[in-house]
Amino acid sequence: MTRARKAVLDALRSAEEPLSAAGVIARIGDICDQATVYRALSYLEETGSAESFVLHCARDGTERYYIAAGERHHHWFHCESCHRFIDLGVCRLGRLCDQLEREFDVRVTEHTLYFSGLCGDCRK
Amino acid sequence: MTRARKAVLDALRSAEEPLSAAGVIARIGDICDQATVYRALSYLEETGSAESFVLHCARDGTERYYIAAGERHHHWFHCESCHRFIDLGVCRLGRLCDQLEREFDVRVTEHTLYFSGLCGDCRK
DNA sequence: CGCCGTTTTGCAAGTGATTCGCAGAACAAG
DNA sequence: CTTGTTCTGCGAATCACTTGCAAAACGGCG
Ligand SMILES: [Mn+2]
Ligand SMILES: [Mn+2]
Ligand SMILES: [Zn+2]
Ligand SMILES: [Zn+2]
Repeated sequence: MTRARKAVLDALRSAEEPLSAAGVIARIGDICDQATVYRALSYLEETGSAESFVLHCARDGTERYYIAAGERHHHWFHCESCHRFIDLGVCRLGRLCDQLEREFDVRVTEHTLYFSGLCGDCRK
Repeated sequence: MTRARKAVLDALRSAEEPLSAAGVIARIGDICDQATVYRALSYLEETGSAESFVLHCARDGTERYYIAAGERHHHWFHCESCHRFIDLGVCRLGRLCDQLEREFDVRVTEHTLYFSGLCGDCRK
């Protein structure tokens, strides 16, 4: 694990929420070039240390967000007002995936799921 | 409803699967400029005649896919081999959304969900 | 119909996120 | 050290998408 990759992985691990490439760059500063950050993110995802999903939001446009991979993958809620993410805990779709595989004769290897709306704070 | 918007909506309606802007353009030909297609897609989504989600796939990269809105929204399976979409039927997350709203004190106004893997044909 | 304010469109240029080419730096053996 | 492989910085390029702007189409209404 090179210094750049380590820095990117640390950034993901220490973040409480999914980070975009820009978010990672903001956190690690000038440790390496942005191209290296993108390459590190691809590397981490390919080797299973990170996961990602693409989210479109009004303020930040379309960006890919990365999370350090844990034991079991989580899903997230994105607040359209404060733009924070809330961890919704581990995936609850296991049952549904199995069911869909049988029902539609497909092999589901992954899925993307996230919710958006207003968080408790912003709703007040 | 202008001619361009009608053409785009027709393209979405007649498609059996979600279409990217490029997909729409391929189907309607030279009826209008691509900027108009993008504007029409935004318009249709804003006015509730279409829905979209962003999907990243190895072959086509990151693109936004649009579907003509029906009575109830559906979710889709994307085959990573033939790149076709399979309609998985109406959303089955109603229960889960309610549960998450209570559990995490959030207001869920929308969610993005899709599955990917290998379709029956490609698995053989 | 003819006039005028509002929308929509085409065209071309601009954005923003992400990727690539390439040459030099860092590594890993031998 | 020597040499083959991987990784990195830098700058340019891509790709999906958006925008500015002037012309075209539309929608009353007198
Ligand atoms: Mn956001
Ligand atoms: Mn695909
Ligand atoms: Zn919030
Ligand atoms: Zn297939």
